[in-house]
Amino acid sequence: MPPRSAAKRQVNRLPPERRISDIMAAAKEVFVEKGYNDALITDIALRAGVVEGSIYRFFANKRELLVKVVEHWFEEMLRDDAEQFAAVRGSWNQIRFIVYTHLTSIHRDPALSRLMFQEIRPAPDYRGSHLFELNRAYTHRLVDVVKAGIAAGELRPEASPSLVRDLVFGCIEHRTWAFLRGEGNFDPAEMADAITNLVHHGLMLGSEPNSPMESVITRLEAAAARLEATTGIASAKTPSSFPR
Amino acid sequence: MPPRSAAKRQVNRLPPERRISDIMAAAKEVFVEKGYNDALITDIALRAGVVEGSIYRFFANKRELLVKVVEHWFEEMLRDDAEQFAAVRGSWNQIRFIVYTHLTSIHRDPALSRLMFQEIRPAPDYRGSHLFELNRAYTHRLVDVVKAGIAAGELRPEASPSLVRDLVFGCIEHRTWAFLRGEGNFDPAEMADAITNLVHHGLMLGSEPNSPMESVITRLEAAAARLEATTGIASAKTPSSFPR
DNA sequence: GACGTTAAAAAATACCATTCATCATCTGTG
DNA sequence: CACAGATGATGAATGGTATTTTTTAACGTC
Repeated sequence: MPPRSAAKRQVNRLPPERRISDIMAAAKEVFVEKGYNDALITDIALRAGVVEGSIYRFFANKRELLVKVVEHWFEEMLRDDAEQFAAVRGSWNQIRFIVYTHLTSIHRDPALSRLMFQEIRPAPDYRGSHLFELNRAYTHRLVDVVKAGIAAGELRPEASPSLVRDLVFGCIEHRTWAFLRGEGNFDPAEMADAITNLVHHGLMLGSEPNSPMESVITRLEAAAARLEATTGIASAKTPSSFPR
Repeated sequence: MPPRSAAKRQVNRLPPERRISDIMAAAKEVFVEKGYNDALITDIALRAGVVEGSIYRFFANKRELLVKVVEHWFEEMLRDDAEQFAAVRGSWNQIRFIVYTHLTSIHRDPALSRLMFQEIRPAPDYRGSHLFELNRAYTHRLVDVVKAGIAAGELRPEASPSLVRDLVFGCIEHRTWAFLRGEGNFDPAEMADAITNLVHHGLMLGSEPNSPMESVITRLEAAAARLEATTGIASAKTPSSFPR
């Protein structure tokens, strides 16, 4: 049976890349505004200038569309971070960098972060997905930092690198949940300092500067220096203070 | 219009408490087996021996039913923990206890934990809910432990108690996600030791025993002792080791 | 410039949470 | 004991929404 209205239906053919990017842009908007469950395919189709059925030409279902959207965002993020990170030296600075950039991403894109945490990661097929690999690479930088720090004698050898990773990323997530729910705000720089210090003090050999122990160490080092000066053995130096 | 089948429909009246607990028990089963989205009201009704509509006499909607189920589980859990915790002494042991019992709950009831983390906590109305208050009380024990530890001179005064809370609970969650997704297993006791040690070393005044720094300290202390022996100034002692 | 092929549109379907009209059972009252 | 609300339970209806299928338009090719 022909359509009721006499008007011929409009068909607008476009190259598939264009269609896909239109749909993904619209989907990103809607997912960000409404969250996964309340996002309607109809709404996405409307904003992308297509009809519902067309979305299913390119994406198997709503969830695959979500995954592609988040993947795209995540890949972009990784590209931006990678080269900057390569320039950072010293375990405190490296940890601080990772924590800070992660917090900044959450602060800039709370809705997408939330989709990643709440919808993507808990899925049973997450392990084995491309996003799992991306995220793995992303968090693994911290594992490498800790390993390098231990090898360099900067960090406690008993500290499990993967546990440190979970400590840091878990802490960040827990502390930003209220923000992700839309309650209040936070300062990434300030929070990054606090987290890095707390974790690093758990990792650093000996005590941290500014602790009551400092004066003791200083006194002991001075004493040792005087003593060792007479035997020719070099004395250990505490790391210098870090930049803010 | 009367029902097609001639058989009169069976009606089974029960006291409301019984109905409610039947429905909640069935709902718990189904939510645990299927997760929130894939749990069907029809299935819950069937197992509870009622019809779909009856569920809506007692619960406004599917989500409220979920909340009630998780609430019930959480309250039970709190009751069991509370008195045991009161007997634990010392910051290391107290943190260890909190970490261990939390890990044990996750290990025993992964599906319910997951519902709490994934479905309940991210909801926009979570703050203000009863579960929010329960969870607040639950995690606040750790804040109190840290505060007390600082007051007693056991823990670093710079450590923010609430940040330590997020560090610990965030770390636990991150580290148990794979398990919650149904991948692999973990040993609560072992993991509790690892987490507690890592966090505690970040909190303790001074350095811990057994670190490579120990020999340095020992050497320095010995050097200082020799040096100070000639001036009459007393040398500082490092704190004694903590229980395992 | 017909014709097969493919993209897009539109309608149809299927699945569920939620609501509703109807009926059964209970309780109290004369 | 009969009867009239009142209340609880039922099963069917509704509505919203992802997904599938059918229909139609545009494109490329010979």
